[in-house]
Amino acid sequence: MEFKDNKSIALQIADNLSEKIIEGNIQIEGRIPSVRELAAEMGVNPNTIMRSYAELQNKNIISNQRGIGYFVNKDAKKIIMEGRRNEFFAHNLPELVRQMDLLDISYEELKASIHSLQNNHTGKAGAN
Amino acid sequence: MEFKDNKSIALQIADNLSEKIIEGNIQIEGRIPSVRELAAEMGVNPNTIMRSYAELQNKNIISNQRGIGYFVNKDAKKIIMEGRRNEFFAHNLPELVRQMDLLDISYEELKASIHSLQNNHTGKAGAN
Amino acid sequence: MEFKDNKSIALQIADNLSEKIIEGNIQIEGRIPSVRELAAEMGVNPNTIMRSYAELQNKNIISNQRGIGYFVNKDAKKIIMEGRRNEFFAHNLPELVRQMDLLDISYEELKASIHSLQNNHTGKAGAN
Amino acid sequence: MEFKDNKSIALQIADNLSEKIIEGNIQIEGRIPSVRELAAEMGVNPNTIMRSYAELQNKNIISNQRGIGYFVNKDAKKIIMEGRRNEFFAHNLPELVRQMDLLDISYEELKASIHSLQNNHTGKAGAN
DNA sequence: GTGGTCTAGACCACC
DNA sequence: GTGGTCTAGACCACA
Repeated sequence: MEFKDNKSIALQIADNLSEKIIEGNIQIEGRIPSVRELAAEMGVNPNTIMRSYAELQNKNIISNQRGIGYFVNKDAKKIIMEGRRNEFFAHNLPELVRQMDLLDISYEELKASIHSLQNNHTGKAGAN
Repeated sequence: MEFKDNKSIALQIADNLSEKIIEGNIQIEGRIPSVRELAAEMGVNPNTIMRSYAELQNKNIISNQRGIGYFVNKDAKKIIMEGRRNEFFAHNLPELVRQMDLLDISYEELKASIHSLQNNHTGKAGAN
Repeated sequence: MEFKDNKSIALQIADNLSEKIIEGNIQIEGRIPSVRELAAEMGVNPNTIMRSYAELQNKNIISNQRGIGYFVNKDAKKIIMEGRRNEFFAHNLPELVRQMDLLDISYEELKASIHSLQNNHTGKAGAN
Repeated sequence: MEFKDNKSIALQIADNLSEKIIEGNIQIEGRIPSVRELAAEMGVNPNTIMRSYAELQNKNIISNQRGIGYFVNKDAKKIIMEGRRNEFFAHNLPELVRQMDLLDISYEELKASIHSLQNNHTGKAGAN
């Protein structure tokens, strides 16, 4: 995994885990890797993973069972989805509109670009 | 002007000037405020403005005339627009699509939200 | 290290590092000294080193790993050499030729002077 | 005339005048334009020309006759040529050699480049 | 007056 | 420990 530099590595890893959860790539109520395991796998400092897990715990996405490990909460998916949708409609979308306005990008252009992007995904989003 | 904390003040000021240029609120080939002037006006340190101007200068958006001040380049608008459009189509839009995918947001839903945003916008300025 | 006064200290340090890289005195993909370290060693302010490193970073010669330090990029040598060769053939050499023209210096004279320079050079290190 | 930004405008103008003198484009013992005239022609501040002339006066290249104007000294050409040749052999050339060394540029390459540059001048330097 | 550079020192987030 | 940013203040060259 490569990291951007406009966001902390810890948060990027937390986001990454969140996405795996809503994509179904991590089992609900399943155990996630230990701090050390994941740190080794990602090539980062265990402290960093600690902060990622703390963040997720904070949002009630995962829980810690002492001495055993971290587990995905039952309603993790719902929490993540809601959080992201709020974020999307409250911030991303208005910013998008502002940019379109500023850059003279029409909705036709937007629509076309979106569809062409989605068709590249083929299979995942293509049928919509 | 208020500053966000996820981006340096210097860059926010640079972006702000860029937007004023493409909106036509700063004259092409016109002089922009001196480093000290703008610093005073914005309530920041002159060094910070220096960094803003340095950023714009090495994007070829402004130029310096020694001992006189900074001036907006002739093709500043073109450079800014191109830069932002590239950014938009290369990063913002793909990320948008990825989010739509992830959050199960259809284009129809997107369109509706955009329109409601626009109505609020024009409503605020128009209906009063 | 002594500094000339026709170029900023920050840039002189950046150039100095570049030369060490193409001479092989700094390992490709190796870590370079931390900002504070080099600042202490050179007897300058850390901010000055920051500007040196920033310069090298946006020429893609070095990269930052957050919280760890700066590292020399894999193709740093190539980038530096290309940059300098371009500079050499596009500016230094034409200026040289212009001077030769202006000062009535023939290629033969140039050649002789170069050879005498080289002999002094090797003489110093060799003949003693 | 366009100015570079690594040297003061005053010095660039002084150099420019020096070159015109050794090229024969300004008459030995002739009058050169008044400070105000040249300032207007060059689009710079008269103070700047003042400093150019002061510099040349300092080197005994021109002299001031009070109330009349500035005149080119009899041995101006000799002074300029000597100064420049010293500069050339003491600084430019060693730096050139250092660059060639660093950039792995051979003398054959240098020679070829010089000749191709000189042939582009055709007429002025071509017959040498 | 203009910008350019540097210092000193602070505070922050991050690893 | 690492870099990143900002402030405050100084000094300089230049127009």
